[in-house]
Order: sequence, then structure tokens, then C-alpha cells
Amino acid sequence: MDIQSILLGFLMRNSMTGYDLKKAFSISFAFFSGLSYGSIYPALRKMEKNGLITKQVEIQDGAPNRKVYTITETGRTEFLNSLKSPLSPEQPKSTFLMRLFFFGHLSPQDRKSVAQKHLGAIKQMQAQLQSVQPQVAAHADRFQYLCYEFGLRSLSDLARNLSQVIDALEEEPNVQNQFEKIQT
Amino acid sequence: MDIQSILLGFLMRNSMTGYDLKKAFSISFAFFSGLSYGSIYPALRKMEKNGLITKQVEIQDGAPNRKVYTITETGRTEFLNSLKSPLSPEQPKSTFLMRLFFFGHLSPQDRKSVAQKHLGAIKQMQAQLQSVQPQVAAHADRFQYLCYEFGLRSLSDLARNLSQVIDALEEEPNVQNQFEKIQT
DNA sequence: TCGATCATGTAATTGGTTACATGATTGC
DNA sequence: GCAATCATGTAACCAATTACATGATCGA
Repeated sequence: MDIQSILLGFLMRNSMTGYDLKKAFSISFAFFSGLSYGSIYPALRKMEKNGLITKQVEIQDGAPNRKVYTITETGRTEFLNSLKSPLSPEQPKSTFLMRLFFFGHLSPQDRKSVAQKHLGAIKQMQAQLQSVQPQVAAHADRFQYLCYEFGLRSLSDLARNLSQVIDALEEEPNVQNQFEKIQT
Repeated sequence: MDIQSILLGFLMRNSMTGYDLKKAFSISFAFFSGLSYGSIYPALRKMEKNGLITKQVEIQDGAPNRKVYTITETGRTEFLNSLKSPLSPEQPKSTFLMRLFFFGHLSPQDRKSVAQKHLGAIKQMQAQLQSVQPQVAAHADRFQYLCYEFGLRSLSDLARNLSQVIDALEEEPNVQNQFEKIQT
């Protein structure tokens, strides 16, 4: 989903300034995307030029004038089409996967350490996401709450998947271990 | 993992040309990353300048001269450090998640259709990945095979997770359904 | 008085992709 | 005779980030 569709999506509900938009998805969208002013303002300008949104300027004293953007009918149609358009296939491009690929170059201890640290980080994210449950429940609509649950499940799936890798690492084809097995 | 570390990782085993490198990860790395010449050649040049690799030129007749790159001791150290460096936290930035966030703007039928099509695409990827199992088993080392299994599990986790969303969509708070429930 | 909030925007940089340019050799 | 493989590279472009620039007002 490109920046344009995301901005349109938020503007479907309310007219907003670029500043408001940034805040809006810093709150509810933070988990999957973080957009900066450097991409928002140019995008808004382009969308206005293309007739997807209109601008009303509110003159202000101290601060720069507020530019409130409102979605047009064209914009609404465009957004709804983009929502129904085929999803690009998602690649499981995990940062961990690339490391694992080269794990043969690390010592068994280093492998375990890297993997375990990563698992720790994931569990921390999980805990953090769980802790915001009340806020999400209070503000999200039904589908946004499904998003939240989907995200939580993704994280626990990832944790489980990683744990299985760690288990496999433990079963190191290790001379010492084999010896011990015979001994006991 | 940046392009530099990936290239170094492949050069750890063999000296190679840019062309070889592209082939190497078109085969084994395809699942998580696709790099183009437009990024490989400049990267190699930069790495040579930084002393991570050295170049031997093999004069050729027809084709452009082969430039075989070999990793240096500095390069090896750099690579091993990057392998042990902390992993950047991975965001579950799913293309589907962003759609779901705005599902309130679609009709129940459109929602189900979008979600189900996506599930279909994922199952297809799964089948395709399963079908290359023999080739992977033949060429991958132990850790690369763990990668493969990790990837497969990620896909089935994703499929299961999506199915749960679809189930939740079925339980549409729908007047018709409620009426039917009372009737039966 | 100091930091946060409101509010806009640009410039430099990053990290890539795609398309273009060249051209011999080998196998079908 | 035509496509694929070998082999290099550049130029244009894209989508985004980060840092910079400006400046008032309000609450602790």
C-alpha cells in the first residue's frame, strides 16, 4: 500500500492537515509504517494537483498557515479502487533469515547468542504490543482491532518459529554430545 | 542485512565476479532478496576501494574482461562482525495488514474476496516453495536448510493467521444472520 | 526558562530499480 | 537464424529518510 492510499484512507473520515495526518498514523499505524513529513507534504501536493484532494488554507498568526486537505469524489473512488486492487505478494523478508543463511560462519555459541537475542527482542515487542491493548480497544474499529490481533498472532508465530530454529541449533551435530549420549 | 554483507557472505566461500554473484543469489537467495547489477557493481567497486575485497582482471576476447573479486582479511573480519551485530527489529509490515486497517470502507463481499484472494496467493507460494525442496536439500548447508524450513513455517503461519481473520469476517455482525439465528 | 506542541517545508542523501548500451560464443 | 549465456557498466529515475530552517504559544 503506497503512501497515497494511506493518506486517502485517513482523509476518508476527516479533513486534515499534513501535521494531523502524521500524528494520526503515528498513533494507529505505527506498528506497520512510519511516514515522515519529507514524504507526506510532497505527496499531498501531488495529490492536490491530481484532483484527489482539495486544500483550504486557514490563515494563522504565529505558526505557518494550516492547510486542511479534504478528499474529493475522485479521491474516494481512487481509494476504494486501490483497496480492492490485487495485493502484491508478500515476501517473508525477515532480517533474521538472512543471518541464518550465513550461520555456518559463526561458532555454535555465537549462533545461539544471536538467535536468542533476537527471540528476546521479539518477545519484548510482543509484551509491548500487548500492553497497548486497552488503547487499541478504545479507539479501533472492528477491522482495526482485527489488525491488532493479526499483529499479535504474527509475533507469537514468529517467536515460535524462531524457537524451533533455536532448538535445531541445540541439536548441534557435536562430537561431544554424541559421546555423552553413548555414555549415559 | 545490507548488500555489502550479503556479497561478502558469498565471497567467503569463493572468489567470484559480479555476474557470478548475481547468479548465486538468484538461486539460493531469491526467496528473500533480489539484487540487480545496478546495485552489485557499484557496491563491489566501493568495497574494493575500502579494502574489503581485491580484484583480479582476466583478459577476455569477446566478452568484457572478467573481474574476479576475492575477500581480504579485513573483509572477513567485517563480515563476521556484521553477522554478530544486533539484528534490527523486524516489523511485521504485511501488505495485507494495511488493507485490513481500512476494511471498514469495503462491502462485506469485497472484504471476503480480497482476503480470500490473498490467502490463495499465499497457498500458491507455499506450494511453490514446497516443490523446490529437492533442489534445496541437494545444495543447502545445514543452516540454509533451516532457512528453508523457517520460510515454509512462516508461510503456513501466515496462512493460518489470515484464515482466522477470514473466519472473523464471516462472523459479520449482520442483521440477516441474527434474524436467521433466531429463526432456527 | 525550557521543552512540548503546533505547523510548514526543502535539500541532501540513501539505496535501490529499470532500462539502456555493447558484443562474442554456444546450442537448438 | 535466434535465443540464451557470458560479462561489464552507466544513466535516469523512484521512494523514502534525515537533517535543517523557521517561529509562535503554552504549561510546568
